[in-house]
Amino acid sequence: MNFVEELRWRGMLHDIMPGTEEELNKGIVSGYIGFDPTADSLHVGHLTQIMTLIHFQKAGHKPVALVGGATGMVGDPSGKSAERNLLSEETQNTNVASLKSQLSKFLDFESDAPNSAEMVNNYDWFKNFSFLDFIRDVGKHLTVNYMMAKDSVRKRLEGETGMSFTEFSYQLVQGYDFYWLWKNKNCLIQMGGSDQWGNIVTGTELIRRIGSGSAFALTTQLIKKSDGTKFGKTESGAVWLDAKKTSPYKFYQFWLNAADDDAKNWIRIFSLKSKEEIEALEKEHDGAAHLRILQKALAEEITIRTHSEEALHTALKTSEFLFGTGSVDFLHQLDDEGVLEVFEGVQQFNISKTELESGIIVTDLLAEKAAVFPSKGEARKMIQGGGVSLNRQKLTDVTQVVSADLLINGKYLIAQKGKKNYFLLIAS
RNA sequence: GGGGGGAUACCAGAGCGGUCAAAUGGGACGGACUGUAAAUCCGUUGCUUCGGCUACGAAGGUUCGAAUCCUUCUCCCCCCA
Repeated sequence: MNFVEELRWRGMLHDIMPGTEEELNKGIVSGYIGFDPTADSLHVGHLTQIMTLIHFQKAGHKPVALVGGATGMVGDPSGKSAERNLLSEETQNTNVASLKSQLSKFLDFESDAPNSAEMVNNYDWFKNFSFLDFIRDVGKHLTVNYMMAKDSVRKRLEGETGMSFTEFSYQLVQGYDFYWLWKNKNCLIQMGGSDQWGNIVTGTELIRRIGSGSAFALTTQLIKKSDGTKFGKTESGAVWLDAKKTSPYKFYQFWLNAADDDAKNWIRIFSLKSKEEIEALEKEHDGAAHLRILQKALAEEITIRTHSEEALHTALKTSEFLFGTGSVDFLHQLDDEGVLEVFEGVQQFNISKTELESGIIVTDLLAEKAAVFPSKGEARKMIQGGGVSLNRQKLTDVTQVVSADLLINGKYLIAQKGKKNYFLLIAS
């Protein structure tokens, strides 16, 4: 199966320039996707692009991951209704480094294969490109009329906020990237999310006008959620690929909690399973939806690819305890390291063992000694509402005094707000 | 420059001298149900040592009493030039 067919059956393909598929079928082709260093980590929203590159490489082509050290400094207006704040150069540099190390986990950059992946930073070819040279050599080739016709620009011109010259220039900068890669790395295709179509086409246009060459474009579908909310966001914010920002346990949970309809779409996009495997899983899932076979398969595969087999193992163990029937007895069997492993990614608080030995009223403990609740009033209300547990025992009395004999292994206390929010209190 | 309207809790938005810690809707959080789901139903949504305390753009004033009336200021919106 070729690359385009692969994306097509997985429901990832959004738009493709005529002739792209034919070009890819001729043999090994280089293609690139850009990632802007707007944060110090990629998040699940970037995963589609990463998967696109993985499929690209699996199909025998050479993926190029571009980190936008230069474009990130300008700010892509696509999909933005207002001017963006620029990040400092220093922040950008840190971010570029983080993105590089994250991307290197997903693709083969190391091997000697002719299609081993490559990473580039557009800052390298922009840093010595002067403004005058740029407007003479690049800007001259496109009309403002052409640039204004782009959706990303037009929407902002029609809107009330307007747009700066900087953001208006963005498409030229990204377009030049494509030209540069085409010229110097024989990169024939640029891929990206569907919102990137306009920027990509500016690139093929520049290649045609400056280099009299042809280049190709392909975009992927925006990931949607069946309930209409934005993909990749949870109550606590974005789901990051960096284990320090989103623990592997939370990451695993994010995918496990996918709605059935979403899981069916997402498993095609985010797993490398074959069509047959996926259809078999779906059949199994429909026969016993409550087992959430699709969600589990999805969550396991992505967690391993993003983090590791061990990280998945911990995430599974944690999930089993936190949501399974596991009683606190389970924790008694663990040593300190084991306990901390299970609660990795769960918010932790340190409390004084001495104070606990003399007894603390629950509301004081959960609001003042440990910031499980912002105020005692809230703690009290939540307890009265039946929403708080200590060591898996539902609290009923607001005035209950907690003492040291409740500590697990003489050290730990597990507080639960609602069903899903755990807090580990460590007494020392 | 002239005239008018407005600013209320996370958001929208009522209240227009006491009964207002402030209707209603949304959101958020919690409970029941369930598949750690969706839908639905229920509860909570300023702090508190449970005596009170602080709050309706800001600062003053009138009053026994102000989100409500007056003055000044700040900021928004609309209409006319």
